[in-house]
Order: sequence, then C-alpha cells, then structure tokens
Amino acid sequence: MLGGATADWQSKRRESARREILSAAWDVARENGLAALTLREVAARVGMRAPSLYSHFSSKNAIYDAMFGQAWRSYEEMTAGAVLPAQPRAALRAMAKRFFEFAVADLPRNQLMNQRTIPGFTPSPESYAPAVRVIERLRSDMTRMGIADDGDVDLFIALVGGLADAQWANDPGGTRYARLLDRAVDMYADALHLPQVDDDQEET
Amino acid sequence: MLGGATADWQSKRRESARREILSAAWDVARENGLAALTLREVAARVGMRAPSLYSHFSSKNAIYDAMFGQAWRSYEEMTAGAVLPAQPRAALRAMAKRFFEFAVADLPRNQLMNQRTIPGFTPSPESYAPAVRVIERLRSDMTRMGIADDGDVDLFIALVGGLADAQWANDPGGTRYARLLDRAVDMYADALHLPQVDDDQEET
DNA sequence: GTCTATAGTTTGATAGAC
DNA sequence: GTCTATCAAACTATAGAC
Repeated sequence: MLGGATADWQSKRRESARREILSAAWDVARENGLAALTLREVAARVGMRAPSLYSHFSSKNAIYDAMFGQAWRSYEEMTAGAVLPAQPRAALRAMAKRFFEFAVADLPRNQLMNQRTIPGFTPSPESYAPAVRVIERLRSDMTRMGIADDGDVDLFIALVGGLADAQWANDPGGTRYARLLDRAVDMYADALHLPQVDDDQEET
Repeated sequence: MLGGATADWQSKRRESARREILSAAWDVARENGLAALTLREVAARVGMRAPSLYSHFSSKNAIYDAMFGQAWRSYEEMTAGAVLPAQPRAALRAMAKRFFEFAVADLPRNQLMNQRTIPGFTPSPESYAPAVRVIERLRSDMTRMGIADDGDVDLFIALVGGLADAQWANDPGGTRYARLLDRAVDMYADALHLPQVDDDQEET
C-alpha cells in the first residue's frame, strides 16, 4: 500500500517535471526559433543543467517529439468539448476559424505540426497518434454534413492551412489572411453545393 | 583596354565561383535539410576549405540570402517567357500549376521562399526584390482577367500555396494534393463568376 | 583567392560522484 | 535525479602566410 502510494507520487513528480521542461522548451522555441532550441537554454529555464534533462528525455529529438504530441493533443482536447453548429456552412466556418486561430497563435507549434522544419526529426507513432485522431474526427464530422469525398476533406484542410501559413509568411501578427477566412469557406461551401440556410435545397 | 578585359574576366570567374558555391549549397540543403547547412560541407563539395567561402560570401546568412534571391529570380525567369491562355480559367489553371509544381519540386527552396524556417535569417531588400516583382506581375495578370481585388489575389496564392505545403507535409513525393489543383482553381473561378467558356456570360 | 592555423563558441551527449 | 566534469565534435569566423 505504502509502496504503491510512493510510486504514484513519484510518477506524478516525474510527469510534472516533464511538463515543466516542455513548457520551457516552448518558450525557447517561441523566442529563438524552433530550430534554435538548445538543451542548455531549456535546462537553464527550469533551473537545471543540460545533462539533467537526460533523466527525463532520451535525446533532443525526444523533446521535439513530445512537443509534437503535446501540440496535437492540445488541439484534440480543444475540439473534443466543442459543439459544432447544426448548419453545415456555419459548422465549416467554425471549424476553419478554430484551426486557423490555433495555427496562427504559435509559430513554432505550427511549424512542428504542419511543416517539416527540423532536419532529421520525424514524429514517433505515439506522438503522431493524436494527429491521426484529429483528422479522423474531422473526416467524420464532415461526412455527417454530407462531405464524404476524401479529396474534398483534403482540400478543406489545405485551404485553411494555406491561409494560416500565408498569414505567418507574409503578414505575421496581422489580419490580412484572417479576413479572407469566411470568404474562402463560403467559396468552398458553394462549390460543394451546401445549402445556404437550414433547408436542404439542392441545386439542379 | 587590356586592364578592362582582365577585370571583366576576373569578375566572370568570381561570378561563376559564387554560382558553384550556391549550387553546392542547394545540394547540401536538399540532402541534409535547409537548416542543417554547414559551411564545411558546402566548401568540401566545391573542393575548398570553409574559410575560403568568405572570399565569396560575407557570412552563412549571406549564402541563405543569395539562395533566396536565386530561387525567386529563377521563378521570375520561368514566368517571364511563358504566355498565358487567353481564357481566364485556363490562365488561372496554368498559373496555379506552374506555382504548385515549382513549390513541390524542391523542399528547401520552398521553405526558403514561402516559410520562415531559419531562425535569425531575413532576406535582404535586394534578394526580396524579385519576389516583389513576381507578386506584382501576378497581380497585374489577374487584374487583366478581371480579378482586381487584393483579397482575391491573396486568396488565390494562399489556396495554391496551401496545397503545395500540404503536399510536402502529408504526402511528399506523391500526388494526393496535386490531383486537387484543378478542382481548387475551378472552385475559385466559380466563386469569382469567371466565364465558363470564352463568352462573357455573367450570372444574375 | 585559397590555404593553414586557430580562436572562440556552442553543441549534444556520457561518466561517475553524490 | 541532479550535479560536475568533460568529451568529442561541430560550428562560424578571423588572421596571416603564400
């Protein structure tokens, strides 16, 4: 009994230490750039020396990997609780806004989730799993609103992701591409003949 | 006379040495990743030692900068000679295909042109100039086909760029997003009420 | 213009004391 | 689990001989 409680307490400590390290890693990545992350800098922020990090992560890439998993899990949690509007167009708008704002809120996070910025880093299957679940969830949500074609789903993701990436590349911190989001979604919805209002009026 | 000819010959040699170095730099970037570029490796490929590169470039970032300029100038040259179809939809398709294929043909080039991958690197005004010219040219081409709104132009770029980035991130070397290109362009053209054929038939 | 030599850092990672 | 010590390597960049 006592042994079990101790083990539990220890694993909780370990978990919280890992979280602290990752939080510091995010800070460093935001300040110096994702590729400029160094173990010394991360360690310093949590009051440690670089070698101590190896008690919690087996390598630098393991830190990137954990960050990757954290990013997608946090997006997954954000979408898990949310309810989508019943009307397909409104639902698409909400989904697009959610994804766009998440991508635009944090550059290194977006680079990690949606680009291949770090040479030699590939996410592990465990860290990739939440990303897969998010896409599956998106796919089923869109199926429910009548969008079943895989290509149409891919196009939606590319459309919203493209706006987010363009926002970062050409107008970081601005709203030049954010303003186009609803226009883009409507364009997409029109092309798929989604009903304008609640009624199910099909075009001929 | 003779001095002038000698100077000319020397500057030609210098220029070709720079080109060789940059060509090696592209090779290294493609093999090891853009951010993993090192002066030693680049120098070795041209049969030099790292310090010798400083006779041609003032710093590592100056090499990135020259690569950035080279990438956009090469795209500019590619588009300069090309003639666009008279029909707006066909022209849009051609422009999209051209941009997409260029982006998908070379990962580090695309990262350099359209993302902010290298911490601390910002293109110089001289290297940025061809990028500006390309966008201006695109804008005027689109104006000529009746697309004058800046937002509409931005949306087109983001749409095509988003497909290219998604291709790299989710299906590198494949055709999953390339297949969606025409569908995306048609969707865009429909939203802007571009004529289906040569005639100028407006929707009510 | 290229070299050697080297400065001066910085890096990721390991060994072993405590 | 954190530390010191340290490795071994890599890095960008400079100085100065040739």
